[in-house]
Amino acid sequence: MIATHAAPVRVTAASFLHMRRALVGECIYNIGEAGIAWRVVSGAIRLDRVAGENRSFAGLARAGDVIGAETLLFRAYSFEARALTDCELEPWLARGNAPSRESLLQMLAAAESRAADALALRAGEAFERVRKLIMLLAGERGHAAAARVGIPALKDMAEMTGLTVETVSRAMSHLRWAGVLKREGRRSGLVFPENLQLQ
Amino acid sequence: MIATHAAPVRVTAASFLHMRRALVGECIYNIGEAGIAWRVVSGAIRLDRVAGENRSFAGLARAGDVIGAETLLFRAYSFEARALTDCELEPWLARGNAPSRESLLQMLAAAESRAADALALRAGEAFERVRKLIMLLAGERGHAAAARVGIPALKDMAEMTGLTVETVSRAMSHLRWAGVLKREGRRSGLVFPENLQLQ
DNA sequence: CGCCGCGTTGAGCCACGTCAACATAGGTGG
DNA sequence: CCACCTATGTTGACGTGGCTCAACGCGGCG
Repeated sequence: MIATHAAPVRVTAASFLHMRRALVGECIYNIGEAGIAWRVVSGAIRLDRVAGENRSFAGLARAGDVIGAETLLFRAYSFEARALTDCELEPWLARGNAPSRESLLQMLAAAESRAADALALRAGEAFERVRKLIMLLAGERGHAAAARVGIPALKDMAEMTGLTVETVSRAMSHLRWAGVLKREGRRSGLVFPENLQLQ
Repeated sequence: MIATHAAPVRVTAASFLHMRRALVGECIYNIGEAGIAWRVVSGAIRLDRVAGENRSFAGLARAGDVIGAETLLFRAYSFEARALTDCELEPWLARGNAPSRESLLQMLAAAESRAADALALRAGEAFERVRKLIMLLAGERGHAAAARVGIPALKDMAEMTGLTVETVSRAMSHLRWAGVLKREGRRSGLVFPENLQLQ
């Protein structure tokens, strides 16, 4: 579980705006809407740019990342956010507080690192791309124990990797066949990163 | 030309660290090096992540963008920067000055927007990708007048778009044939975005 | 129950990767 | 100045990885 702010005495207005949950596929916010910035507590979120009729993948946020920080500047979201897996969010900063320079610099560095990760999802062969995506979602933790991952819809994986649903489906089958991924219900799996010797 | 800081009387230490130029292909900084953040005055720069032996494209900076801001946090660059075209840089912030929250938020928003642009370079068909890259380099200005663009090496364009040099070469020939791009010396061209009806 | 969205699998085809040959531009040394 | 060399760009021929299209299974829902 997630440790809530340990401030039992003083209850500010902000603490009423508590954790928010979103289910797979749910829209968290739309472009142009007013709102606050959120920290992703668990799950994964997809950010999209909307140009006319078509959405285009613009970023992937995972636990620990902050999304929607542009509202501090523009007072409106400039991307659309949708839940790739069930996820939990908490408001970033108590209402009205300004972020420190330090934390802004950290977010900047994190944003650039995430951008590089997202870019990497569109390089290399199909199987590699899907593997990278799953590893990213699994959190790239040490190769020791198996990790539980939420598996997004194939359509989302396809749009993130720049492949088609069919190709992603085949790659996922291959990952399972290779023992890297094990089914656990429809929407989650166990990852065994060590099983990657063969091809 | 670029207006230099209009401070003729007081000459600070920072103003000695003046504009820097880099030629096509030149390395601007390496990962791990100490240094300052730069604002791109003209030209285009490619940021790369280095993992072991292989570089991977991690971002594209154009005139107006700030690169290397992570040095304010880590005291070292976390990406490698190389000039895609001849370019001019000026130090961002006089030495020792801290950036305002406002400007950090702007950089954050800009970084996310650039990330989305870079991602878009790896979506769609080959010709479309190369076209988008050229348009991006040209600065997406109004479709009115022809704009001069610095053309990066095909190898760089290939790595940015996730294509091969041969395919990029063919796409460039096609752009020229379609009248969208006109040669002007080896390393630059004129863009006519309006010539895009056909195909 | 039938419907609908999602995932899976197969068959065929095409855009792009691969390989190879050649053109061109700079750079260097004589 | 030319002779030569290398890096870079161009073009063609060919093979293939992934896209397209189609059929089907499965689960959730009215």
